Amino acid sequence: MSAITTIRPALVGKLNERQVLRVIQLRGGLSRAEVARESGLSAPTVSKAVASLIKAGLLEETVATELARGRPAPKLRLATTSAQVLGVTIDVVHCEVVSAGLDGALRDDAITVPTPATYPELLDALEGAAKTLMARPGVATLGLGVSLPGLVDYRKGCGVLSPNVAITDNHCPAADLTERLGIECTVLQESHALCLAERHYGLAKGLDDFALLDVGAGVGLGIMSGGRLLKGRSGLAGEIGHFTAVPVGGRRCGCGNTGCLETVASDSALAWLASQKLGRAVNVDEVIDLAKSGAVDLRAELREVAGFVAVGVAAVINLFNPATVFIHTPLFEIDEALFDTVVGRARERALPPSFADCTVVRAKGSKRQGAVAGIIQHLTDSVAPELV
Amino acid sequence: MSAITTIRPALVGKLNERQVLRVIQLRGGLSRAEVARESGLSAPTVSKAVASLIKAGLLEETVATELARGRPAPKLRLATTSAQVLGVTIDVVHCEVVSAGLDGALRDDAITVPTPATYPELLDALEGAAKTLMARPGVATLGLGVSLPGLVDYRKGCGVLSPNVAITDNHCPAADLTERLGIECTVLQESHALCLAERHYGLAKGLDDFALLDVGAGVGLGIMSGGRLLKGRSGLAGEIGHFTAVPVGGRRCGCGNTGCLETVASDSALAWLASQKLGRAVNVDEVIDLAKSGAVDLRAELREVAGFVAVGVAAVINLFNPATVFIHTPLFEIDEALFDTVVGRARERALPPSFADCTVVRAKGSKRQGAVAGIIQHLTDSVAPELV
DNA sequence: GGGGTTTACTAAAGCCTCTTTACAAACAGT
DNA sequence: ACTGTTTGTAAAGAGGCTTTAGTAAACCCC
Repeated sequence: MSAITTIRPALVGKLNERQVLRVIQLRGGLSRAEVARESGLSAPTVSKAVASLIKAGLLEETVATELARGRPAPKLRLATTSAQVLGVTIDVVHCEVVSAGLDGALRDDAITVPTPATYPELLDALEGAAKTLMARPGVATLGLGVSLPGLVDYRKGCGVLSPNVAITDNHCPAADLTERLGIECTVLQESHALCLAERHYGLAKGLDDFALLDVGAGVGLGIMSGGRLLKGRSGLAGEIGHFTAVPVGGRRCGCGNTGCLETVASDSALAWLASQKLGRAVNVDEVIDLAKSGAVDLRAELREVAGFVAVGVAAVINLFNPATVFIHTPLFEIDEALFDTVVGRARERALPPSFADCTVVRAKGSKRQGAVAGIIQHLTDSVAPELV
Repeated sequence: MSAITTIRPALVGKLNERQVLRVIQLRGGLSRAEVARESGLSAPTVSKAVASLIKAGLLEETVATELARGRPAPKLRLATTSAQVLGVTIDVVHCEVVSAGLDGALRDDAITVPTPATYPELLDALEGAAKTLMARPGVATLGLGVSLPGLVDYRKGCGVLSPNVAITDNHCPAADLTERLGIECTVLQESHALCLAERHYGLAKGLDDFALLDVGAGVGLGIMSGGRLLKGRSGLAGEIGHFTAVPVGGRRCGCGNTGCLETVASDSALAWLASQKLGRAVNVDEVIDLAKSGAVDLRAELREVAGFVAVGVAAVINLFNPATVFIHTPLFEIDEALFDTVVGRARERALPPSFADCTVVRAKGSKRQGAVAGIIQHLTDSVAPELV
């Protein structure tokens, strides 16, 4: 059963603070009076909540610029000049640390470092980069979000199993960074982060039920359901890549099984098909170049991969009944028409009522945005619990 | 974005009422003082909440029986002698209406009617049966839950698509029964109902993340995630049966596609395999009899079906990271050992960390319990929103 | 430039809820 | 009958929200 929250009159105040924050997140640049109208709260309550949020560093006031009829109202917005958050992405070849305002707007001060070989070195590198970005005078750093590949245990805040970037396995970067930096740190699985990015930056703003399918070297999935990220018991939810898509004679997967969806619907699946065709090993980056340039005719192979991606999309539509499915994949860079192929095939394979409920679009968000969105979400959640 | 709830001091009262209700649902038969200790609320608050809940008919007081040291405390429990709810199940051959206390204990007064051919006749039959059960003097009927097969649109409260029981397609039995009976009525998809039944009656009491896989003529799935039933945008979530499990050469499915999971992992899949073997049509009931009696050796066929059921179980474990997966299927009646086979195969196919997080057990709940659990959940939800 | 109009924000009063403290009620055991 | 124990409720104090009323800061027009 859900955790027992102590319910006191003071809770109402916190809930209203969160409501105010939400309205400003959604519409941005509002005056107190506009927030009151938008949120249904009374003006004094909004004033009080705003005062508390400004004190906490989450909001800031700017001078009125528009000329209106009556008394000019100071505009409120998510803190960007007085506060920031950091986002960390960890990848096979390099890691990145970036800062952003609380509205999520990324600054162009990203620090990129090659991914070290050991975990302590990784921590050192991240600590150094983070401290550089935190050194900005007059700007408070409220938190840091980490996007991790592979499986991530949210209860412990640890990496669990990452076939490609094993460096964080059984380590808890959030706890370790919190200790070193003295700010709130949180981890998020890569695909979950992308999902959150779409909600904060992309077309999913205000959407409560949507899915993000991340087709890269593997297949990742993030689900937003009823306004909450689907996490499961430990945060491992969303692993669609190891569904048995080819029950007999499938290729061996990194997980040890054969015929997993990842082996047929991913960049690496295309690379493997190309390798077969050319009789030599072709890696993921190379196959995309080859296909894009047209140096090798991979249309049949692309079609095959697209068909299996569509199986994944249809499964997501049937299983989660999302309002929108966002697809994030470099494959579409090869051929713009591929997206329509996937959607068409998915339509054939999904249940008609579920498909009719759903739009399929290309994702806009990045992992960096996801890491930032993760910590912003965390800070928002710490203001007050959500009401369902 | 989630609906905007007006947040007032009065909300705190309602939230605490819900808290009190939850504690009594979980432990049952407590005094006010015990509820206060259990919930962390103060005694006066509990008294007030209890008074309101008794007035609403959700709780009732019974005389103290245990002899303790101090002043004897009246025990509180969910109303059963003074109030009831009704549950309706709709099936291919017959429909059932049953009554239960608010604790969910079914009374043995079920009324079974053969499923009529048209929707108006169905409504008439249900209305008649419900009114009979509502006629009990001194007992208030607080609501009625309907368990519907196929796809159910929760936003409209309508059946959408049910291949086997098309009678409710595009009809809204909840709204229609509310009008005829004058009580709160609600619909729930069959597998979702089973999922809720498991939480109210079975081993899932107090569990926030679990899944129920219903392997019958088709494959249904109910997901409880973070204490909420996974519904998706319109309530269509959970359709796992049409995942493409056999990409080439699969059998045709009722949905129009080929190779769906349902065609290989269900009662009807076994029936089809048996038909092939015997060279004559065998239906679902018959194949279970044949297999159980040992009249025909179907061990190889059972093994094949079990293998695909395991693919479904593994997919559920990977996708939802549940603490428990409940499997509801008549197949286990054929051979007790089949359950272990499925679990073993699922272990092979699921990701080890997700599998390690999860227990697989046989489901205990019934559809009737599910329908009742559905309306009880609805009544609980109408007391106050939930805090996350 | 001054009054009127419009809009924004804040202080005060009244109501609701929760908690803590204090008190009355009911029974067992001596 | 009295004491000890436990239960349940009434009263007082604190925090929050809303409505009402009042102050502040601009624009518009003569």
